[in-house]
Amino acid sequence: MTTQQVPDDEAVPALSRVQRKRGRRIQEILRVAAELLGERGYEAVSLDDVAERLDVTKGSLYYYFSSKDELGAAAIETLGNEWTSRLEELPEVRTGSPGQRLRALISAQVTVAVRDYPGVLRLFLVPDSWPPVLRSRIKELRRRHDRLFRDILAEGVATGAFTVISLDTTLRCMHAAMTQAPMWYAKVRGNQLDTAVAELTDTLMMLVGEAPHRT
Amino acid sequence: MTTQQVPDDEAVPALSRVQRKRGRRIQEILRVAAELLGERGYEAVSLDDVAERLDVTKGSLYYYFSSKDELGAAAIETLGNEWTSRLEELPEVRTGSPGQRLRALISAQVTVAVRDYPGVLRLFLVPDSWPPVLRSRIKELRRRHDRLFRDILAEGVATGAFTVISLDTTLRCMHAAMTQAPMWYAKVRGNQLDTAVAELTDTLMMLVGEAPHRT
Amino acid sequence: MTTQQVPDDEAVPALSRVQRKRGRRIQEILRVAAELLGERGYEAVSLDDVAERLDVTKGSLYYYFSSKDELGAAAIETLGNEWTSRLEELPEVRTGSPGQRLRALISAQVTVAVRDYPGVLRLFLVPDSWPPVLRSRIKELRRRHDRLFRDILAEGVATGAFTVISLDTTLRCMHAAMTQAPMWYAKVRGNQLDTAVAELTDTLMMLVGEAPHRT
Amino acid sequence: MTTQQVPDDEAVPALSRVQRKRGRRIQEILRVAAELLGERGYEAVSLDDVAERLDVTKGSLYYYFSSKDELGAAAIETLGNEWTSRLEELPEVRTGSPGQRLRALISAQVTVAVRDYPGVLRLFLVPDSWPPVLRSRIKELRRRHDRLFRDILAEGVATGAFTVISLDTTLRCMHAAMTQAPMWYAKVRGNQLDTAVAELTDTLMMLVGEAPHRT
DNA sequence: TATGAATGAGGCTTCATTCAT
DNA sequence: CATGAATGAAGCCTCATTCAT
Repeated sequence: MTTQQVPDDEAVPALSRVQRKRGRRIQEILRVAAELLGERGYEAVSLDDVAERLDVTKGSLYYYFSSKDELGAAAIETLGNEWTSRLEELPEVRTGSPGQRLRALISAQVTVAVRDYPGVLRLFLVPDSWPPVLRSRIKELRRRHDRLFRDILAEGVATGAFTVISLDTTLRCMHAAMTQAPMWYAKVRGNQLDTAVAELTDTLMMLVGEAPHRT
Repeated sequence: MTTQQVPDDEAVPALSRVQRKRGRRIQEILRVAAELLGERGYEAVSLDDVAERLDVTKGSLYYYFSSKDELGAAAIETLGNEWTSRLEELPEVRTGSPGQRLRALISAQVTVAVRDYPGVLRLFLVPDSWPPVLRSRIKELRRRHDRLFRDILAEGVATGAFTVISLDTTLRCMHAAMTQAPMWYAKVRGNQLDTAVAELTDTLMMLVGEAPHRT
Repeated sequence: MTTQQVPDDEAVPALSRVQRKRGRRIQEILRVAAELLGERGYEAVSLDDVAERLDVTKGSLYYYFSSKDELGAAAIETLGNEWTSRLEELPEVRTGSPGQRLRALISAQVTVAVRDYPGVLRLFLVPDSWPPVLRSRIKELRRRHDRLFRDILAEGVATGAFTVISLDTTLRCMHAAMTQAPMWYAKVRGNQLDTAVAELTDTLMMLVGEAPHRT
Repeated sequence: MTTQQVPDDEAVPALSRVQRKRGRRIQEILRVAAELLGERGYEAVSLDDVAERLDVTKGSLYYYFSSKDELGAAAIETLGNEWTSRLEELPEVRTGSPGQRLRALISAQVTVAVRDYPGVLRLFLVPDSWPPVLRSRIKELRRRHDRLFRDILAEGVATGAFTVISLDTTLRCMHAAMTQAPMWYAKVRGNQLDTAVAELTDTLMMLVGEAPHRT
């Protein structure tokens, strides 16, 4: 209680207890904000909505974020990073043939999105009206997220495993489908979800020239 | 008084000049509204925005539409119908092998969207927060639009020209890509657009098992 | 058709056909306006409401009246005059003992109001917020209407037929009751209305010291 | 912590200081709102009017009431209850002969209305256009208020002290007069008011057959 | 830290009024 | 005469933001 003998995980200069608490609070706010943003879109979410779901008052949010825009940007950034990291760290994504890795990635992307981040993907379909801060951060995220797929695709094309007309176009089509998918399967769970995701994965693999398995 | 022997085109009892003028005004408003709606989304477009682009005052809009919802619904409906009709009536879409027809349809869809209805496609990505009236009308439209593609796909599958894992999934992926495409090519014109659309078409044809033409 | 040999009813300097038509139109507008005003009150009635019930457009009203206030004032004035005249001309009001005449007046006032001018009496309960023009005209009307009752009351008091504490107070109480009465009996008709009015008359006669008839 | 041995008056769990302050603010708003409502009627009072008289901005009112209707309803209810309670608790109203009690009630009703609730009585003359919520609450209030008078009247009739044609009709006439009275005496104060109220009371007592005292 | 309160700008809607035709 | 169209002020309501406590 009094001390802090165990060093922080990453050898950070020992945040005070207060600071850590603050950090946790911020994470909680961001999670809730991203949730709502994904569900309803930026304009339709008010700070009151966020505050209510957190069971605090609107004013309190300003203690952590200086504006709605900033809260929104932080929420999107955090969520996006967390989510992309999760994909990057998947063991299946790191080993095996490009085909196996791409499959694993698509499958994980959709499953994770449907299960753990309902609606968050919609953030990637950002109307032009969103505040510039938000839009530029989202672009950033998208770039990082994109690289995951791009690298595998490029490798597959190089080794001859994949056939594409245009790498960019293929990537875009894949993303488009994966971004929408969580809405298609919003209410599907369990085995049905697994089946659906498998179907989607197989279908998208056709975009790189892999003939369907089940002939 | 003495003439008018030739019956009206559709045997309509000849709208008065005033009524025709009103109709034209309404179409103009709808066009502008759909434009803005597509650009920014329902929540982010204010009646002032619409009015300003039309160079009238906000109040005037209420002479033609009784609420923002109604204006929005009418805009979406009109545009959607106009646009779907245009696709339906394409000669290339009606003749030839399923493959040729599908190609024609994809190509037309994207070209038309980029050229004539910038942003309108985004209306198909409707956030749940939009008013119910709008959402139900959009669903209707989507159904009609969907049928166009579904019929060709089904025929191709039946004749063995196409190979798919799941017709529904394939359709959804195609739509997802085509809906996003206008944003990708928003600023592309001329030959570059043609090339881009061709690439996209070829890519999407892979979803039905058509190997890329250019080996 | 071409001439106009028959002189007007009251030897007025021969209004043109056009002018007479205009007069009729105005009367019609006033009737409808007073109707609505009585039903809902000044603020709650829009010119659109009036126009719609007349089946013309709002703009047309401005051909006859230069503002809503003026229309309102005219409506009230006309109706009030018409109505007061009707009471003044009742034969029963002109002959007999003060008691008989007062009875006749009360009875007629309520019956006429309920039957022919539903809601118009409410105009006498004018909120202070109504435009000054309206309020002053209404005051005028009320004065004229008041005199009818006051004269009879004064005579009755002078002859000893009536006993009152204060003529003004008694008058006010009578008016208050008669103004409200149409709302009490709004939906009563036929014999029931006659009975109700008789009861009310008897009750109000007690205010001038006339013991109830039915012992 | 150690004290608070004396239980609260009504065993309420002791509102926090903040809550009490909020309560006071609400009462203040309601008082001002009822005042204005009585003066001008529902339609003619804007939230800006209320806010201005309170020296706050319109938006602040929404911190306490979720709509104009709700504010109006609360204002009427609170005022009406307060006022009726005041009458119910008058000692003179509880003892003595029916005649004495009725006199006391009429006198108090008018005096209180003129002195402390200028214009509030007009709320009882509700146009049909007022929102349903308001109308139903007002009806409730009127019922309670009515019972006060009805009970005394009934008793007087039963004991033979009062003579009436119809209890309902007599009640209505009394109410009509008393409802209007505050407007008659709006600017009268002091002795003059007392005299006026005495005159009115005497006059209304004639409705139950009590001959005037001053012969 | 957190809250309750207040603000002011902006959005939707209504409506009296004006005006060209 | 009458209409259709347009305007602008005003009303209700929401919400991001600020601030004293």
